[in-house]
Amino acid sequence: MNYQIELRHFIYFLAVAEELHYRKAAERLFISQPGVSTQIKQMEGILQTQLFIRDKKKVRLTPAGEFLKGEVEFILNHLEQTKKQLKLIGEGHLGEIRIGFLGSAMQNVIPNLLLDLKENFPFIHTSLEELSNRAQIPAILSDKLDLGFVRLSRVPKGLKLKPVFEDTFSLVLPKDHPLDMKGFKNIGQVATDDFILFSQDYSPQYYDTVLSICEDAGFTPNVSHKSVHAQTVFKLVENKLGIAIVPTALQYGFQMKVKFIELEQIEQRAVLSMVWKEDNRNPALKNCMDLLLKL
Amino acid sequence: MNYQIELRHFIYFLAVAEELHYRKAAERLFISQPGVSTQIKQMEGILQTQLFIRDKKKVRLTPAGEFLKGEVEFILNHLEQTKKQLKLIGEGHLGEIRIGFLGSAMQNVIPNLLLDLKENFPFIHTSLEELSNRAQIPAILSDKLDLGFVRLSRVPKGLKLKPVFEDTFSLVLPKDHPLDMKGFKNIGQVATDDFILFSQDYSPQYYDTVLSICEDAGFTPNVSHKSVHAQTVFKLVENKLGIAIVPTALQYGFQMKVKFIELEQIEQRAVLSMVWKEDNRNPALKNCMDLLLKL
DNA sequence: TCTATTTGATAATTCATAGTTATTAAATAC
DNA sequence: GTATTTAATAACTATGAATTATCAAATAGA
Repeated sequence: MNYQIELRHFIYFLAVAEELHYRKAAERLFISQPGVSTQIKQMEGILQTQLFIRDKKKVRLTPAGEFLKGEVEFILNHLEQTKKQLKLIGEGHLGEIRIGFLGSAMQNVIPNLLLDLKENFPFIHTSLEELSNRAQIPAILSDKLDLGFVRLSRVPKGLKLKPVFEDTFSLVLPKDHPLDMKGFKNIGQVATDDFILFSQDYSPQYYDTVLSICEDAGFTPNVSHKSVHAQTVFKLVENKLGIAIVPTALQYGFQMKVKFIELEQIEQRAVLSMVWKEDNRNPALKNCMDLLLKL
Repeated sequence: MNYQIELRHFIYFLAVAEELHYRKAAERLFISQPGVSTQIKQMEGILQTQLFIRDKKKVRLTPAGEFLKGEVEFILNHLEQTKKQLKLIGEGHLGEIRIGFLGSAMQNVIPNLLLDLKENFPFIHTSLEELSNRAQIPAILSDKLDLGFVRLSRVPKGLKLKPVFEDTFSLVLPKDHPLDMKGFKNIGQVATDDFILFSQDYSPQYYDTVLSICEDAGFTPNVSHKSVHAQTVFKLVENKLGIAIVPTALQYGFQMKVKFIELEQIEQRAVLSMVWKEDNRNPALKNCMDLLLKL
């Protein structure tokens, strides 16, 4: 009668909170549905708080449940990281940092960073995950990532942002486009072309910057396609579905039948920044940040 | 054979880590000693890491165990706070903030703060705990406190510090001390008296400041007693065991047979500051800080 | 309107395992 | 050398998590 909350409850709760469906949650947890029902009910009893509203055929979170979901995610992520760290410490290694990054950082920044880290902290493991700007922020806040590489100019309270790489933009044209490096004077020459851009959602910063480049040249671009993958953008240009403006670094690493014209004289820059949580408890990150902030 | 870590393990682990004694830990947990032994052993199996070194008659933590202890404290405190918040949200209240403070803040700052809070956020509960400077910092870092009131000029990374009250110092003398308000010219007049100070450990900032006041007057005080309670300091002065220099605000609220001479002309000030963790996840604190930072 | 299907809750049962008692071996203390 | 204290081990018990079987309520489709 006098039960205690256990991690089991949290794991079940999270499954139900995400699925909003007891049977599906049960399947995901590899237990039977009544097991989930009784445990959630017990949990509500222990916490003396209703977490779900079930009106037969529909399950949804109460405000308290909503709050708990965030906290449980945080706790479980933190715990997962603690377990990893612990094992590494036990084995005499030091730690792990989990890095999120935009695809466009893979050309130069990330590889250099990893080499530097390896050299200075040979016992710190790194794990990499490619994620959009938007996905990295909550992952860092909830301790799923330690460090992110984004193109953003503002981040929520509690996070720190530091620019690490400034790149010019380049115009991307099909191989047989009439305009070439010699003939190029200013961006106004392609005012009537269709544009292919990275989607706003993936990187609002990038999107706004490209628009401002065109505005400065006195026209509003006609955006025909949007994509989240550089590969796709280049492929679309190759197939003459439009032209693009992308960070110059992206031209390396893709085998594409397109030509690049670097827009050196344009003042806008593609800024890649590091983001991390100021009070991240990962001791490995602390060491790394000391190094990274010096570079 | 394929167990999972549960909160139970953490609670047992913490008991053993603190007692460094299986039987005592078992007593504290109200279970039998073999129960603790098996669970800790199981835990080490799950985490694949040795947490304790027991060489018959002595138990101590491994480095990994040391690390885990800190994390477990953090997680359990965070959890405790989450449970409270959750219940309050469920009941329609908003939250609770836990405040630590130095005794000397109780005279004016804390009461005013509480009144302001009550007025602006009637549904935020507050809990108060009197703690030394030194004890408040780790309590805030490990989510045991949300807000602290300290006399410090520096705090560890991740914490924020904001001065909220500056007070002059006052000389505290026995009622029948030859020096009085009229005859007082400068602190050099008591250079040969014995001094009673708050202990360095309790407030290094205060200690250094008092020494600098004396230094400025050209002498080094002869410190005969140190104490952590204002009550004690005053009692010692009353009994002519020495004189003291304390923040002026302390003269209110104690019924003591001592006299105060305010050192208005001295430039040093007793600075009371708020401390909090920048990325504290307590939603109630966020509201309060918005208010407090405006005052 | 009637049936079939799906939902989460409940009841009875089973089974895993946390915690118990009893005991041991090793390390101190006297 | 004996007595006491330590944590670990073994055998057992009993709590409670999870299972199967079932139900009532809600929806969907005819």
